[in-house]
This record gives sequence, C-alpha cells and structure tokens, in this order.
Amino acid sequence: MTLITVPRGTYDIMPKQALAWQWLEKKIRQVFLSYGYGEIRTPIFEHTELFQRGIGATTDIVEKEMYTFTDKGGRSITLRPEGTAPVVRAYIEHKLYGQTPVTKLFYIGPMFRQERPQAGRFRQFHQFGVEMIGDASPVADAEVILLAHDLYHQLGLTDLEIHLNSVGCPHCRQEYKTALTAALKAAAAKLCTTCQLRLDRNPLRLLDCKNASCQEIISQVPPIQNYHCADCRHHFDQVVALLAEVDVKYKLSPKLVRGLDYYSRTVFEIINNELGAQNALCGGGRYDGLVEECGGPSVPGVGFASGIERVLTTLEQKGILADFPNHPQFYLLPLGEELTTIAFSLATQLRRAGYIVELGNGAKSLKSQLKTAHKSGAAFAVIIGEDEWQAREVTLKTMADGNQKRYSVDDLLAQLPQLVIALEKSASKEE
RNA sequence: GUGGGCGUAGCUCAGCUGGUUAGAGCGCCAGGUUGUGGCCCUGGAGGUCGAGGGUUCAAAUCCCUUCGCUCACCCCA
Repeated sequence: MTLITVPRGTYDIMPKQALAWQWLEKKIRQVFLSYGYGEIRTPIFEHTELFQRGIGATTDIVEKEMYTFTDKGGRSITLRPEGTAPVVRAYIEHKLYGQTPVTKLFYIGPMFRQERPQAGRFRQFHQFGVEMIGDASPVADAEVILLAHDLYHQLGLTDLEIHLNSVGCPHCRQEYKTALTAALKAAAAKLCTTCQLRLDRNPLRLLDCKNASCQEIISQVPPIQNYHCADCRHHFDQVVALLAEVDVKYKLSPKLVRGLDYYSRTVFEIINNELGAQNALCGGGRYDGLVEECGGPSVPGVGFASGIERVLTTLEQKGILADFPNHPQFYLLPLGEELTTIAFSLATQLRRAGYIVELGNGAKSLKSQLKTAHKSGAAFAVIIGEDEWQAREVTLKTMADGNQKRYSVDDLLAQLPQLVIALEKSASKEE
C-alpha cells in the first residue's frame, strides 16, 4: 500500500508550530481590535461568480488558479482564493452600508490557489487582512498602511520596506495604458515573450518585469505619475504627506502595479527582501469600484492582505520566534502497575485543579520514567512508590536541582500553589 | 503550465569510476544502580536505498519511465 501524503502545496501545522500560530493570531486580533476593526468570518467557499466579478475575469487567479467544482445542486463553487471579495459580498448582503458611514472589518483564515508551490507559496495558505469600506479620503489609505506597519512593528519586524504607488483611477489609468502600449509597440520585438503577451492583455504588468532587457526598454517610458489626473495626484500626495507626518518610512515605486483588477489609486506592498522570490508580506490598496461591481452601492474601499506563512518565516529568520514552552508542571511516576490507579487518580485531581500534568507508565522502571519526565521538561516529578504510599505519601522531586522531599497527599495539594509561584518566578528570572 | 536541483534509518547525511551481510552522528529502547533524570560507557532495534522497468555474472551506484520534494519562471500573500 502506498503511503498517503498531504496534497501538494499543503502541509500540517504540528503542535509545536501551532503554538507560534496561536501566538501570532492572538497578536493580530489584538492590534486589529485596537484599531476598531471587527472580525468577520466568511465561508471557505463562495459562488464562483463572486470571484470572476470581483477579482476580474482575466486575472491569473481567476483564469487558472481557482479550485472550482460543481456541487450536487449543479452550482459552481470556488474555494476562496482571497479575502476581499467575500468580505465585500458580506458587506453588501448584510447591508452594512446602511448602518454606519464607514465599516471596518478584518479576517483571518485559509485561502486556496492552485499554483506550483515554491518558497513562501502554498496551495492552501493563510491570510489576515482588513477592509475599510466607505471612506474615500486619503486618510483612510494612510490609516490602513499605518495599521499594517504598526502591526509588524508590534511583532518586532521593524526593518521592512513599504513600497508605495498610485495606479490612478479608471480614467487616467486607461490613458496611461494606451500611452504605454503605443510607446512600447515600437520596441515590442525586443521584449521577452511574456511581455509581448502582456502588451495586449495587461500592459501595466510590463512595468515590474524582472527581465533586465525589458527593464531597459521600460525605463525609457514615462512613469504613470505623469498621467495622473488632478484628483488622483492630490489624493496620492495627501497619502504620502500623512505617512510622513507619522514617521512611516516608505519607498515610492512607480513600477509597482498589482495583479488584481479592482485596485484604484493607492497600491502598496510591504517587503522582506530576505524571503526569496515571493518577498511580499503584505499587499493592498484602494478599490473604489469593487463594491459597486459586486452589486452594491457605489462605495469606496481600501484594505490589505498579509500572508501568515510569510510573516512566520520572517519572524523565524529574524530570531523573534523563540520557543513556546509547553512543559508539564508535574510528571507523575507510579512505580509498578499496582500504583497506576493511585497516580491516575492524583493526576486527575491535579488537572481538575488546573495544573499541567503528565502521567508516567507504571510498567517502566523509575529510571526510565525519570528520563521521560526529564525530556518532557516537567518542573517537578512526583514519585509514587510502595515505600511512600504505605505512609500515604509521595516524593516530590524538583527536576532543576534534584532535591526531593516527601509529602502526604493533602500537604502536597496545599503546597502546590506556592511551588508553582516559585517556579514561575525562577522562570522569569532566566529570561 | 515550463525549467533547474534533490529523493539512502525517525532526523541530518556519507557511500570514489557498479563488486560480499548498506554506514556515521543525533534520536529511540535496554543495561551499567535492588527505587532516581541530565554527563559518560556498553549493547540493541530500526532501511522494499522514492516507485516501476531495463543493461549486467553483479545495481543505492549506469539507462529509461514515473511519483514526490524543492527552488525559479508565470503570478502572488
């Protein structure tokens, strides 16, 4: 029989790793809540049409990366490839626009895209993100960028690069596209094959081509800034000024464009250059047409999404992710199978009182059980042997120094609170 | 979807141009102490050499196919 493994691009989060995930998720929720965002949990799958309309039918995500299937009712269903469209759907469906002028939502959970996996890229991956819907002001853009920036700072990531650009509104962007296409048509033959395709399909994508000779040609072309309409220019200037006001460092990247159709005006990415090819921790921007496109009122929006795996990798890389200890406080060792019941009962008592307790295997030698206790990292071993049990006592051994003392069960239970406090004190001293 | 690299013990890897029973370190189990962990010593268990086929007297080693992992392109978190 062949071994069944996880599907390509997926992986198991094992107990030790899960502690890091829990820690990170907790931090994320704390920061988002402090900025006034409410958590929303949308389904893992949606009607396929939501993503076709929301993300854009000609984007790579929709064209070739979605996990789409037909359910038994004949409906086309898709595992969500990103979080914004579902949140916007819920915003419209629950008519949140009628409740407050601005709606601030955050999400955290798995996303699915059928791509070839590589460093920092998976088929099931996890994102957290925010959507601020209903505020057209540049203050909203700045606040969202600041939020991402502050969140990373609170995690200890203080040297990330923020890349910032404006892709204009549908009107001035279209003008730029035509100008760009016209300018590049002449040199089309010198472009790489993918760029030749992009020339027709999505000329903006040419700007961030990694090919050196393409970059050479592109550097001759005027930047998108030259084509911004007065409103777009003003909006972007304001965003930049607001970020400067709160000392957020950013890099203007005139060539930054983003792959999803819904972006307008501000786009940004936060980058860790040590990550490899997939170096964006976070990407986002403004999407003023999206709510309307999805069947809602004409309401502006701005948000970002960040990859949990990439954040965790970055934290590990920078040594911020220390071990999360999950050692038992007490390791109970019954000596002989006759005492197992006693130990079992005592372990239950302690656990019900809220202590972290492991129970040894009474069939094994004391030596063997102590080894296991040692490996578990337990602070105390409680030895339950015939000698002491005849007097209804147990031996409490402090693993750190090897000291041990006999207690009656009642005395032990009475002593535990102090023992645990002393333990926590010495642990915090070490740090 | 395309291209490069890699698949040998639980983990990290060695195994030269094909040559007996495939090795090391760590880990695991047991013993060295009749009831005492960490250090040390001794012993033990554990491998369809990713899978299938081919060449050969002989394949972990050479050839083909396939699967998987990985990195990169495309794209993106």
